[in-house]
Order: sequence, then structure tokens, then C-alpha cells
Amino acid sequence: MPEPKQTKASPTMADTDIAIVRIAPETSFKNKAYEALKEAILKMDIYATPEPVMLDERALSERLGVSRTPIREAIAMLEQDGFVKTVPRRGIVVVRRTKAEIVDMIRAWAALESMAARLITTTARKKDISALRDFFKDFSDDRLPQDHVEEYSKANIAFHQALISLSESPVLVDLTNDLLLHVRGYRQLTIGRKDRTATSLPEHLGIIEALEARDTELAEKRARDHTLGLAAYVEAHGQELFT
Amino acid sequence: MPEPKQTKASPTMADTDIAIVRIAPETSFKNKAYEALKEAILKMDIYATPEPVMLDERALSERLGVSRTPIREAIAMLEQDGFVKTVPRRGIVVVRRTKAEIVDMIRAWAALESMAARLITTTARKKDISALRDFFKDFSDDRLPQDHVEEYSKANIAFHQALISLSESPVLVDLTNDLLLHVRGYRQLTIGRKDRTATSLPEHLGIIEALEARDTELAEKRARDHTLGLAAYVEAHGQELFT
DNA sequence: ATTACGTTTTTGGCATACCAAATGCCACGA
DNA sequence: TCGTGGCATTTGGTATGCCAAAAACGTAAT
Repeated sequence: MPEPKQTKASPTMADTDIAIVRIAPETSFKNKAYEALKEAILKMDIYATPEPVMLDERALSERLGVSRTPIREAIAMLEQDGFVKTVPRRGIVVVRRTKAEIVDMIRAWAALESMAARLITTTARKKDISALRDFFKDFSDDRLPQDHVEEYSKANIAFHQALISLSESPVLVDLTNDLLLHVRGYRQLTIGRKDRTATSLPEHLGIIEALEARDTELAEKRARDHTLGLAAYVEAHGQELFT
Repeated sequence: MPEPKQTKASPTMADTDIAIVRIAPETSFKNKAYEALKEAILKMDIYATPEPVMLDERALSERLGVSRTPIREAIAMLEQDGFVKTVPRRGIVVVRRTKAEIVDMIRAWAALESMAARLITTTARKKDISALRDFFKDFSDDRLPQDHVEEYSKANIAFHQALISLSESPVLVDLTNDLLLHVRGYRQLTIGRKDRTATSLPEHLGIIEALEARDTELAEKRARDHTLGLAAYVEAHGQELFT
């Protein structure tokens, strides 16, 4: 094995030469198809039509300009993610979550985020914690979140993702991101509701304060209760959305 | 190869006959390969050899008696699970987790389990909660867990899985099962350690008591702290295991 | 018109062939 | 001895073709 032996005083190749960046891995068609399909699925409003949304391998391979093989591998990956379900000899159906499933996911999210909050109180820098306020700097008493629901919704998601990231726990980050992807479609119509938006911002600030105070238990509790509140809200008011 | 074609059976078929159970879906080779490979990976001790463990598509397809196509689809799924990583033009490598990653996973597990405990206090039946003690009925002051580490380890895992199941939250169940699969390999050598085993059983009983008492906060705290204790233990003593 | 039944079409599952990049081996030459 | 270049091999990536199960369609009998 040609291991880079640093003591090798070879005249031909100095260790001090320009940085070679390992070239470009050039993602495979399989991964490209995966990304493309994932994005397409997340973009569409799955809960709009009553009939199940179906995918066709051959149609997809034609549209993406590749053969069925990488498409099928991408489908297999998406199925692992829980985005699609292929029924043998029937077709590939985009999975629709029930309200109960969404609520369940939000609860798991709450669990992970509260743990993130716990970790943050012991490891994150004050500067980074305080920076979380910036996500809401465009809102104030003069510019209420409930009057700019769409914009606030984006800031909201960005805040939560930044919060989790502060935990410096890749597992927590990845798991919550996955959950968020599933919840998001449903969420477009829920988190943005004015009635919840009003209480959202103060709760966020409360979480930040607890983090800054290094109050582990309080931060955990506030983070948990905030997201559990969303779960309860969806459970109570989600009926009008679908099913 | 000409398969013996089974001709369409009876001419008339009454709707009133026995319940047909949708036939057998007969899992595809793709899924069979997925299960087989997953089990094989979990069974082997990945942390035994210094060199990375590699898989070969063609060798696998030959051993399992199927073509490369379903094998590749199975590999794609395993990669989504994080069990393997395929490096283009290089090979498929079984992923080895670092101690830090294992600790991180255990923390996420703690988060999910504490949420499960929380839910259980509000929904589970007393009878089902109490039944959790049965997992440890073979242990007592006369038969200490630390004297039967292997056996206790199995009971331990079964207890945790049963606990999570009581939450009746499919998401929590699935997520923790996934995490457990990853931790398990590492875990064979950690959770079974005598020094931790001694304190494990009392903590479990403490969790059960809090659940029975419907003390949401206490149950959550005990469940969390118990598993976080394992994380701390691995972080402190896991060095001897690998890396 | 409706039902029964045979045919065609569609669709996912699987096998196979070929490609190109990465490696390894080995002969050749300084 | 050591490095160099090239050829054969290995390996994952992709394209294609065929198969059988199902659905879709069509047609004839009641």
C-alpha cells in the first residue's frame, strides 16, 4: 500500500507542493436521481389530491435521461427513508402520512430537540447561543410574526435547525432533519397558523434565555414543551387539513 | 427458463368462501438480500480487525444465488441505514463507528426513551407497565445480574424495547430500534460490564415505579438519566474497546 | 346492458453485458 | 535496486432485455 510516508525524502515529489484536492467524486446517477426525486416529492403537495400519487420507473428514467437501474436504486433508498412505498407489480406510491403519524413524528422531534437543548447548556458558547436571536431580528412589536406568517415560518425552521446544530451532535441533527422533511409538507398548513404563531416567538426567546443561563433542566423543559405544543396543536386542529 | 405456468383455476368463484389473505407477497430477492446482509453485518464483530471490512457485489450475488441487481439495491438500502458506505470504483465498506458516534447515538436513544416514558405515564395500562418487571424475574439477591452478564444483557435489551413499545409510538419504536442496531455491536462489550450491571437493575425498577405512579416528570428523568449514564460510561471506559 | 373470459398492455423484478476508473502485476531500463 | 510505463484485472456504474403478475381492454355470450 502506497501510504504517504512523510519521512520519504524523495527528490521527485516534495511535500510542499500545491494542494491536490482529491479531484471531484462526481456523484453517480443513482445519487442524482435520489436527490432529484426526493426534492420533487418534498416539493409537491401530497395531501392535495385524494388519489394516491404514483411514480413510474420507466417514465422517470426517460425524464431524467438515465436508465431504469439507477432509478430503481434511488427508489430503494427513498423507500428506506419512508418517502415512497413500492407495491410489487402495482407501482410506486408516494407515502401519505396520517395526522397521527405526523403528531408522532413531532413528539419524537420534541424529544430530540430537548436533548439538544440539554447538551447545549453544557457545551455551546454563549456567543453562539445568543446568535439564535438573529433569526427573529426582523420581527418586533411593530412587525408581528402573525402578520408575516410565511416569512416567520422560514425563520422558525431555520431557528430550530440552528438550535439542534449547536448541540454538535450529528445524530440529533440528522434525525431531526429527517423528521422535519416528513413533517414539513404537513406543516406548511399548520405551523404557519396565526394563532400559534403569536405564542411561538416568546417561547423561542424563553428557550434561548434558559440556554444562556445554562439552566439545563429549564432549557430542556422549554424546548420540549414548545414542540410538544405544536404536536398538541396539530392533533387538535389538524383535522381540517386532511383525512 | 420456462417456468411451469399454473393455469387459471376454477371457472366460477363464489364470494362467500374462506378468507383469502391477499396471497403471499413473497418478499423479493432485493428484500431477502437486504435482510441477509443486514443480519450478517450485525453478526460479525466489525471492531475486531484493524483493516476495514469490504464487501464484493459479485461475490455476494454468487453466494446468495441471485444477480447483482437485487444485491446492489440491497446495498443502496443498507447505505441509507448507515451500515455500509460504497466508495466509487473502490468497494463497499462496512461502516465502523467511532466511540464518539456511539456515545452520540446513545444520547439520542436516551432522548427518545425518556419521551416514551413520558407518554407511557399518560396512556399505558397499569397492568402492562407492571409486566415490565417480568424481564428481570430471573434475577434476585440470590442470583445477581453481575453473575450472569450475558443473560442479563439480553433481558436488558428486551426490557428497553418493551418499554418503548408501551409508548405506542411507532416513530419512537422504529428510531430506537435503528439506534440499538448500531450500538449493539459496540455494546456487546460495554453494557455487559459487571460494574454497570450492578446499578442497572435498580434503575430499571425505579423507572417502572415512576411509570406506575404516573409521575411523568420523574419517569422521564429516570429513563433519561439511566441511559445517559450508559453514554457516560461508554465515553469514559470505551477506550479499551477500540480506536 | 351486463357478465364472463381471453388478450393486450403495463409494471416492477431480475439477469446479463458492457463500460470506465482504479489497482495490481510485471517487464524493462536507468 | 529502484522507478516507470503499460497491460490485465478488479470493481462499481449503467444500459438493456426478458419475465411474470396484474391491470386494462375488448369481445362475445346471456
